[in-house]
Amino acid sequence: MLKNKNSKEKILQKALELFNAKGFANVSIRLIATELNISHSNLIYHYKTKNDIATALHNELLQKAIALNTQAVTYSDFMEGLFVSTKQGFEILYDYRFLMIDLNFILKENQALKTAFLEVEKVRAKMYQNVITIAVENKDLRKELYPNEYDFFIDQIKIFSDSWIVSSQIYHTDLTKKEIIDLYADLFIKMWFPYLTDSGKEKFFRIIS
Amino acid sequence: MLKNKNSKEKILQKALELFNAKGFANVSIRLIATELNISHSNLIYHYKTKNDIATALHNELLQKAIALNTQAVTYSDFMEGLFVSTKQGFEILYDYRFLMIDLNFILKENQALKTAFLEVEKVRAKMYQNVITIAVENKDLRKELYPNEYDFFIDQIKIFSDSWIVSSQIYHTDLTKKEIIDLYADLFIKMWFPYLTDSGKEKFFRIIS
DNA sequence: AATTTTTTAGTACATTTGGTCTAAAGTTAG
DNA sequence: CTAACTTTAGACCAAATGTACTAAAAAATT
Repeated sequence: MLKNKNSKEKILQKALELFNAKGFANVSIRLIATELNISHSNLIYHYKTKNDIATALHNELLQKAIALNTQAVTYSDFMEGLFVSTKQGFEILYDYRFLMIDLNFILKENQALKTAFLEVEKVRAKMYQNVITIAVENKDLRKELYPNEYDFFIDQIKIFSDSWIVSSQIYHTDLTKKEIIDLYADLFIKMWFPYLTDSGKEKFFRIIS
Repeated sequence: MLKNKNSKEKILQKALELFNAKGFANVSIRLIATELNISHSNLIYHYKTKNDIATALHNELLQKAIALNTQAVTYSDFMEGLFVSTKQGFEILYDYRFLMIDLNFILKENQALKTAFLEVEKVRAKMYQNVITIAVENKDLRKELYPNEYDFFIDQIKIFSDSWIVSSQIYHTDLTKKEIIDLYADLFIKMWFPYLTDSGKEKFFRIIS
């Protein structure tokens, strides 16, 4: 029924749709196949297991995230750059939200994906460290008030980044994608506020309004 | 094999143990029964479904949390009180960690529990609002620098409270319960630091050391 | 055009799971 | 002691799922 070369892509697309809608655990290989009007054995021919599909989708996400980070756009000011890139990042992540929602479940039975995920986390931490170092140099962020203060802050924002989607699933089932991203990107940005210098705070208020 | 009146308690205890260890989705009624050396039909006699067990365990957690909050101990200073009660709360929650780890999965098919959960969240938000209001009055926390700043902060710490356990499952599988709680209670407390007044910060440093 | 490779569907099987039903065993109350 | 009840085990069923195997259909290569 698929008949062309992008069978694999179509499978990934449909799987992503179903995973996001019903939760990873509630979607079987057979269901994905049925929804695509193909036999389940045909699907298995392309992807041996559901975990292989999850891994492939995680790769897709990774590629998009890398593409986003490589397009090194420079913004006039720190807060604006942070705000824009946060939103863009959140949007990409939201499209693959099942990965975050069912993260524990998925990683538990997919060691390869877990390794990849932890690797990405390290890169993310380094990225934040860079951003912060530069912002402190530019006097947008204040200096640390106790040793490693910003390392703890990075841990906090990483936890936020990992879990805002889960939170939205519980508390804001009624909102649209745009509303959710606006809401949580806003909340994320506001985590930075108390660390801003006075001039940084001025810029902050200009963006918010 | 159980033969006494606390069959229900024993079931809850074993179920909790298995849910925490293997994840809610990976534990069947039959497995719990097998581990207890009883027949699965016997278990079903006590709890019709796995969701009933989850609901009962959530009730247990709730009772313990209420008991903790009712023991209105007053601490000499704000930060110390926050720190102690955070740790106590985290400990209780950790014992029932499957509820947080598999929250989405569980709430998806258990509307009653979802309602209860959302109700608890409201209470929690009010509790934090109280704590903050008093701390601002006592000049431990600074005043808001923009409208509703502390409401956003409450949203942030609620997200943290809901997800630190999940985070620990991914990033710190090797740590003990005590280590995990120390780590995340510390991180939680440090979220408050930037909002402290100068005198509040002094108290903070005294506790940390 | 023939053959080789890739893709697809169908079938069948074992396992797991939730669930029902029945009867036996144990407990309690009159 | 007996009757009523509570608790328990076992047998059975149906649905879902992953998996393997086979053969046909389609596509690509020669």
